[in-house]
Amino acid sequence: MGTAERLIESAQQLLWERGYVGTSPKAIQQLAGAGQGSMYHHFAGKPDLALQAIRRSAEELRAQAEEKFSQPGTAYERIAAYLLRERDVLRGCRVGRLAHDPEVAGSPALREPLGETFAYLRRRIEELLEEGLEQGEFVGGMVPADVAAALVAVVQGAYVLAQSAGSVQEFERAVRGGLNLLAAYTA
Amino acid sequence: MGTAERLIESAQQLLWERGYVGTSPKAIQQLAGAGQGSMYHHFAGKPDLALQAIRRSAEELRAQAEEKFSQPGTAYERIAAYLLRERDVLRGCRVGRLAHDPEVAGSPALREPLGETFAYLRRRIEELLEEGLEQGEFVGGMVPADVAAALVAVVQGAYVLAQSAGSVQEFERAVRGGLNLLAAYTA
DNA sequence: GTCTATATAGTGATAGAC
DNA sequence: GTCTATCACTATATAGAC
Repeated sequence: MGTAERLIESAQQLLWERGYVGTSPKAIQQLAGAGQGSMYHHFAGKPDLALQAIRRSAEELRAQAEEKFSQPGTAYERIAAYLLRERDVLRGCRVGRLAHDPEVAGSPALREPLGETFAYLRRRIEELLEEGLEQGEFVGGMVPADVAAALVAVVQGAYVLAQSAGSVQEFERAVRGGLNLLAAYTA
Repeated sequence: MGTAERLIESAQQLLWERGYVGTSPKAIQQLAGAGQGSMYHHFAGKPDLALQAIRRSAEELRAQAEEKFSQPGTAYERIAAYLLRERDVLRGCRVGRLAHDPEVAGSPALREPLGETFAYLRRRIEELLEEGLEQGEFVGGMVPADVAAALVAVVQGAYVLAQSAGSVQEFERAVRGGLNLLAAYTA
């Protein structure tokens, strides 16, 4: 594995743990086992390296989600598979945790992979809900676009509750609640 | 207003905008118009000042929420009032935005006001849901504790979606979706 | 491509005068 | 109580040798 590759993966890990503001180039270099000059040879600076790391993390997250969405089963089952997916809850969401970072929120470029990821998740769940409605799996009255956004938000909010309490159970309770709500629409 | 008071309010504002890691004592002092020595006279250091600021923000948030919860109306209406409450969405939640901060998440003392706030919100909504169930406002099958957690999570997640997209509409869509889901349980 | 040296600014705090 | 001075350390690079 090349040095540039190791730097990106180290940046991914540190961004996940400490966010953008909390991650220094020096820390990335040390984790990657690379010198100062080496990093600045491969990347223009911290924002450049961070952007590549964020893009990579966002892609990986979408791929993990798609695995669950494209399973066999009913719409409800596939959405449940996504919500109940195994997660390292107390590490937080490696994409969503960056949303409040002032340098990320303030930079359209750094923010773009986040926006794209959540737009993708929402759209994908919306499609499943529409499919379920057509097949009579859900009763009427549901607004798929809104409900899909709410379900994506439940997962992101569940991370916030869990980290605030220092307990995985808070995550699980919120996700169960999301599914309990969705179940109210099942025919 | 005393210097200590101005320092706390300045810290509240900067913690809201930039989080704990992104907020320096110097920045707080400048915003408060106080010198270095003045801050260290009134507070033991950054963690001490931050703790007092976080506690204050958490209290204020709970008071704002309680205003909506204790309104007249049905359980659904009062929960909706909380969800639809006016918010400075793109500034994020001043309490929830700290949950992913590594120094906050890693400090039981700094984290405690967050955990307390979300426990309060969840419990309060759970009470409203139970009240609604008893009065026949909601149909059976609902698990109040789980649904309450999900609704709190929807709000926190909605902030994440909005900041990621740089658009308030994402917040509004997720919250509408949360209410659309809850409406499925109304008798 | 990688290394060491150097630079400027900021961080979080202490010391001691006023 | 507040101020200025100072400190050791880190952040984010740039320069230039190898």
